[in-house]
Amino acid sequence: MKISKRGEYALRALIDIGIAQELGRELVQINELAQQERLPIKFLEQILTQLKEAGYVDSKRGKLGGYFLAKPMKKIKFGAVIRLIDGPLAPISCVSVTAYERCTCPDEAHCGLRMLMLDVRNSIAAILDRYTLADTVEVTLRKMRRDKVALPFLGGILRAQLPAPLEFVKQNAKSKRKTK
Amino acid sequence: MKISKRGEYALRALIDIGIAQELGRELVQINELAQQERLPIKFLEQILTQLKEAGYVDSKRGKLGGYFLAKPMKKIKFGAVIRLIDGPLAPISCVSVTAYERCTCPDEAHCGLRMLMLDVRNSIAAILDRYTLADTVEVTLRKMRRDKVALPFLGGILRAQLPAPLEFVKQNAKSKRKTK
DNA sequence: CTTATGTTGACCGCTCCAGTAGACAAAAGA
DNA sequence: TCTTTTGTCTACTGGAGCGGTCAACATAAG
Repeated sequence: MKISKRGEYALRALIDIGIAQELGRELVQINELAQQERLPIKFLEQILTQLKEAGYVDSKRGKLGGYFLAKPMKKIKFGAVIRLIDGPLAPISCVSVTAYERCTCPDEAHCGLRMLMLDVRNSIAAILDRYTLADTVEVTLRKMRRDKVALPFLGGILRAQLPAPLEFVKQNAKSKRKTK
Repeated sequence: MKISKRGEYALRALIDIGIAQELGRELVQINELAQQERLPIKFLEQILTQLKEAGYVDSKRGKLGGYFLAKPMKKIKFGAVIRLIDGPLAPISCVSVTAYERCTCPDEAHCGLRMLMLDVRNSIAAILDRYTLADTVEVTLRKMRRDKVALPFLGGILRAQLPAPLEFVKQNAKSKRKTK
């Protein structure tokens, strides 16, 4: 019942961009995203491209470039994003609403497995199709403030103009190699 | 959020064996299972072996052999079977109860994704860890009887002693080839 | 023109899924 | 005892997809 790393990273990136935006930052660079969540930068890039094609984010190129949300946070539902990246939410495709496919069982109407999995798919969808990026960003920020944790993406636009000490990221990529 | 074919077939097989047992049949042959659900027989065999190792089914060899449940249907929970075959129910492993693993995010306590996925995992587990094979078999049989559908695995032991017209199965295996 | 960013596309190693094949062991019946 | 019918065990495999990496290029700011 897992979602793929690809899907997971997509959601992390969206949430981070959302938080940054909520904190007054209009652009987030891929370096920052990768650093914040400790993700492989090039892989994340592919994912952001996919999110861009689907209209969730947009980007600005060149120096001082970066990514930003292409639609209001209230309109970004997690279910839709996961469907985009990972396919249907349903555990088996004969209970998928958005991508139904017949299965091999002789009689769907009296298939015990189908009844069960339909329940599962509905309760997954009930959550993922209800909550939006706006909800999650709001809750997250509230919790962070309540616990007085340092907020990420501080400093607004100013920080983007700093010399950017990004050695971390490059090191990160290499340090993951194992002694084979 | 899919479960694997392996997991799906395991559940189908268990439900079928359960139905057969409820109808007074104490043994079900793998041929019948494969035929009923139209599954590749040799693949199903591997899965049944795995279910046997885990103590869900047991088997009798030789002529008039077959598979049967090794524990009461009330004690077979779908969640446990899926965990056995497919691993944790949780969409991401940092919200798994049975197989927790730390993720890369800097602060789990304030991770928006984690909060969301914890909800998802709990509502999946609420269903799959609650319902047992007994529940599903009962509901399925009631529906079949209500709609006056022909019951599978009829005839008790008698049928197992018939000459067994199993050409279907062999043909089935070949007919799935596609014109490449 | 330099430098920092995003863009594109090719590539890749590996694992796992889904399934196949074949020889073998046990049990029942002739 | 021999045959037939079942399950058991082991090995293998094609293909897909996951989780990345790399190099070359386009764009924009200073």
